[in-house]
This record gives sequence, structure tokens and C-alpha cells, in this order.
Amino acid sequence: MKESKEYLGHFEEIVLLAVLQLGAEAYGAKIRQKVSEATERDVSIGAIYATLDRLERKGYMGSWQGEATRERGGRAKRYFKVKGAGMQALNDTNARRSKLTAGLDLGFGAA
Amino acid sequence: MKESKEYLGHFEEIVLLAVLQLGAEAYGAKIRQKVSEATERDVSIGAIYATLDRLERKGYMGSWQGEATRERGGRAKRYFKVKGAGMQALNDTNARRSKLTAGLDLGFGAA
DNA sequence: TTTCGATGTTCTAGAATGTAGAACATATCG
DNA sequence: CGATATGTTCTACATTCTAGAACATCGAAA
Repeated sequence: MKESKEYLGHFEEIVLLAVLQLGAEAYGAKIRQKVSEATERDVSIGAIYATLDRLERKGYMGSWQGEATRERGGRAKRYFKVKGAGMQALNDTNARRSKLTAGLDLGFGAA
Repeated sequence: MKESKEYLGHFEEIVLLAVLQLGAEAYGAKIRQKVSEATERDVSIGAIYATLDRLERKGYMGSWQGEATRERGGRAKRYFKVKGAGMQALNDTNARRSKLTAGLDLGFGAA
């Protein structure tokens, strides 16, 4: 078996992109909201964290605790940020998809 | 839970695209080759058929037996073709990804 | 200082997808 | 017929996807 690059699962890719979009505001609840918006689906919070953890375990993402308290009540947030390896995986994943969409008449272009 | 469109898994999308690319020459072995090429990975034939079957069960794809014999030996081929629902799923899948890549500086563009 | 409401994260479980490779089927040719 | 080439099915298991309940923690009301 010739192994090479690491690719992302479907939902992993979505979550990674959402984190990227949110920038400094990327934490569980917000990420969930972003993903639900984009996918037009009601995604469970468990689904989000499970994926986030997996992504972190793979080294695609980093996380840290936010300031315990601040304005109003509630538990401390856990912020996430995409690492270089994550960007790489995103690119690799896109690259292989591009090879397959190239030349196809799909309405959403190939390049 | 607000359910709406059906989306494709990671490998499902890849296989669907490969079938599309192959057109009239879309059958197991060829599909496997195409996928391996694009992904730069050694994909097993079992992986291909399992996905092909699932895709067909979902109505994204159709299949039929090719001419039993022809030039030289071997078992009859089973050809595949993407159906309208498959094209739709491909578009939906792409649409939700686009929403997340829009505005991001990823090297491979958003639109 | 106890309780309540708001905000967030962990944990538990099960379904669906992804993946490999052996087993099996069938046709041609010597 | 047996060897060989070509292709598909079957069996198994790992990983990913997904939901929702349980748990944690903080501010403010009482």
C-alpha cells in the first residue's frame, strides 16, 4: 500500500473551515452555529466537539481555555485555531478533488 | 431537527466524480484506477465496490451488466452511471463547502 | 449562601462510512 | 481440461459522523 498524504473526512473539512472563518471567535457554540448556517442543518453540539477533538488529536488544530469569567456567567470557553498542518490537509483535500472535477461540466467549475 | 438536503461522504464524492469522468468506461477496475490516480493512494477494490453499492442504494447511481464477452477473457463488467439525484447531491455538497470557503485566503480560491 | 438561569464542555452510544483483501465467477486459449 | 486474465462479491473491522444527556461553572436573584 502506497500511503502518502492525509486527507480530511467530510465533516472534518466543514468544521476546519468554520474555525478558520471565525478567527478569534472560534469556540464550540459559535462553531456549531456557523456550521449549522452553512450546511442548513441542525448539527448537534456533540458532533462538533467530537470532530474538534479528533482534529486536534491529529495535530490539525490547537485549543486553549479562554478567560474563565468576563462579562456574564457561564463556563469558560475553549478556543480553537487551525494549525499549519490543518491548512496543509485542507489544501491536499482540495487538490485531490480538483483533479476529479477538472474538465467536468458541473456548474460550479473545476479550477 | 431540521433536515433538508442529502450530502455526500468524503469517499462517496470522490467515487461519484470518478464515475462522471470516466463516462462510458465507468466500471469497477477503471474506477479504482481513476480514484487511485487522483488521490495518489492505493485504494482497494473492495472500498470501491462498497461505496459504489451504497451510492446506488441511495439512488445516486445506476448500474448494469456489460456485454458478457467481447475481445478477450474475463468476467462481464458492471457499468455505472451517475443519476440526476447524484448530480444534485454533488452540487449540494459543493454548495455548502463554498459557503465556508467564501472570503477565505486558501490559495485555491473560494468561488 | 443557596438556588436558579445562562453558557459551555464532556461523555456515552450507536449508525453510517471508509477500507482491505480473500473468495468467487467467468471467459479465452493452449 | 487447466492455466491465466479480468472482474465482482463477501466478510470484517476501523474510523467518522451524529445525537443528546450529563456535567461544570459563573453571575445574580432571593
